[in-house]
Amino acid sequence: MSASPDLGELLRGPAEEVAPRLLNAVVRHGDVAVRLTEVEAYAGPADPGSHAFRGRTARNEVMFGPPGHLYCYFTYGMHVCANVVTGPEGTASAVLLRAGEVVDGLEVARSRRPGSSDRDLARGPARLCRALGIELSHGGTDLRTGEITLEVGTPPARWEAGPRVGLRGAPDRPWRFWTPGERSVSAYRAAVTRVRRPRVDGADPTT
DNA sequence: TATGAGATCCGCT
DNA sequence: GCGGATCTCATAA
Repeated sequence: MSASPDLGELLRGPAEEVAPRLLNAVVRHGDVAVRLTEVEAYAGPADPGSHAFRGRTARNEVMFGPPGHLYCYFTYGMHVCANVVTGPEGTASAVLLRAGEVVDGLEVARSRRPGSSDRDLARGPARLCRALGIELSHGGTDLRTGEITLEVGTPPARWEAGPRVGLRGAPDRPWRFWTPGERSVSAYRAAVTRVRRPRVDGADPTT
């Protein structure tokens, strides 16, 4: 089944308005499908929390492209996260897929996270990508015709908003949206200053 | 259950 | 070379 024809219309407008509309939408990749329960909005160069804040680079180029495409990025040395590009071409806004519930392909998703409870399979942006098998190479995928699709659903009647997670810049914007009562929604955690790797100069690391 | 720190690689300056 | 839109494990209460 082709993706909803009104996907383009849904993604029109400011990211903070588009984001809550994506709640209950279903992301599908192969056998696995996830219904979104938590998202975050990121605006363009005017948003200090956005990857596009410092302008266009090879990395965030997808964000400046047409809406309905997938923007993937690699972070913290081991995690992949995915965004849906929104707004017209030339506008670097996107919506981060933070969490969801696996609604199809549960066995495949479980096999990717052995030992994890069903609730945790797609709880968090990196885990969501792992459950769906999304990798860096999927960046730029057209969500209407590509390997990964976005099926528009009926947004919940009510949703809640709060500050975005883990950001150093602009933590005050309440651009995180989630569906109340969903078990797959994680708690807010403020940005923490990470301690740099304690490297002793000239010392033998084996001691 | 809550809190704290380590892991680990890519992109930008 | 440094910082990052995170996750997991270990320890304490």
